[in-house]
Amino acid sequence: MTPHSAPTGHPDPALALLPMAGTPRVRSDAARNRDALLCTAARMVAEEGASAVTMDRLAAEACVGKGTIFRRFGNRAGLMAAVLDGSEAEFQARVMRGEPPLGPGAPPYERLIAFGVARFQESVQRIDLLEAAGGGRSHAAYSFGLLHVRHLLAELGVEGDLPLLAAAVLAPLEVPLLRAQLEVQHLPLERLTAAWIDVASRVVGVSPTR
Amino acid sequence: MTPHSAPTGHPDPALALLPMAGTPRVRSDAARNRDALLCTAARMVAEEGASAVTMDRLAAEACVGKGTIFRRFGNRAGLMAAVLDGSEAEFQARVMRGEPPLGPGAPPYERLIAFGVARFQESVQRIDLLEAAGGGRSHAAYSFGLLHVRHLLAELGVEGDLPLLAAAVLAPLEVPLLRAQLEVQHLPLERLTAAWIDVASRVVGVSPTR
DNA sequence: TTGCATTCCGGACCATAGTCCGCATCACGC
DNA sequence: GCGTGATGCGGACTATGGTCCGGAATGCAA
Repeated sequence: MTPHSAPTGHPDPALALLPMAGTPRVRSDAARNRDALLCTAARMVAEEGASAVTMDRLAAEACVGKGTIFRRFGNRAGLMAAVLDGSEAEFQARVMRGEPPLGPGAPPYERLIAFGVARFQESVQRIDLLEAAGGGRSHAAYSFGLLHVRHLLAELGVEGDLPLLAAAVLAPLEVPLLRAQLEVQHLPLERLTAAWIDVASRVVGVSPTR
Repeated sequence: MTPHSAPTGHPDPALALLPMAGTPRVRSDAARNRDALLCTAARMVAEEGASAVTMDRLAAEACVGKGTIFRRFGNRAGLMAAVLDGSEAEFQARVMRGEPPLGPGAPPYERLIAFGVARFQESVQRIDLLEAAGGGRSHAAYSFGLLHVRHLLAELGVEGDLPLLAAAVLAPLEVPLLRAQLEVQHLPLERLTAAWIDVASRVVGVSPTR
């Protein structure tokens, strides 16, 4: 059982970097159960798909009570988002410290396009898990993408309401729309990607490359 | 009990305009039950909100069996989408035959902006019902908006993959994103609208008006 | 009107998400 | 070690979406 990398126990992971005065430590059984749940859930998703992970089965296979799952993750969507955060960390590392053009070093426009393309691919790959997570990522994962795009837009000299422009640029990558276009309309991913590059180029005000 | 305006009985409303040869007429009890369900559901939504409409309660109040609801509408989301289609018809009438700038007569750019603004307002107004409908509208309602925007983009001389450009322009209006921005980030609707106008203007290649 | 084939109805039944509280387990101070 | 208060555990329980099939209502033809 490989321990999971997500922070343990605190309501807001961003505040969990240091144990704060007055905040008692996370109990060891809580941490152990959390890791067991995430590992078991990830394995079940990999083996049988997200829809096969019922809360009862997960509780049984992880040898914990059902209430423990809901205490830790709130609901099924929260659990799936936490499972997603495992691979999300690796994605973020590729963006922050990886090779250009996704990582630092490339010009901002190339990084923006690379980010969109990578997000498309990653979303398609995990689309069933993303849907089980309620059609979205964890708040942390979504905010990361938003901040990154906003930063790139600023570097590109885009004027306007950058937080909302970034959200609008990312909106066509959202899972419900993606699923409808891929599975109902049967559009090829390349076409979706090309159209997104077109839109992103129009928003930043350059003519699309490639 | 006012009869509901949605078409009755056929799987695909678009094909229900004429009774086709070989397709038997809709049975009168089926039509009656369908109307009763839609009226009762609309009333319950208006009085108590969408979340108060459970399938058991709806069946009891409409004096039909639960199975009947699922036969007609497939699932809860389908039912809510059908309820939404009642007001959606009025919205479509405003777009197709109403006053400019939403209706015909205004230049295409003004019509596009008016459409987005109207969709924002209408979505905010019915956001709980839209969420109960699974975060989206019926296929018919969504396709209508898509076709309208695509038509306006064509009139504006926009080049590119118009169906997907239209989808991208409409993506920031989708309910999950809208809800996150309004209720989690507490952004004012005016700011969302202004940012959308900015994005739409960039896509069509004009400087934003007002 | 009556008989017949078709379609639809209805509510018992199932699966699963989410709640609750008595009780076990833990961390800490002595 | 050991007592003690706090914290978390766990599984029985509830609520609700969705399924299924025996039987009734319907429409058509004679």
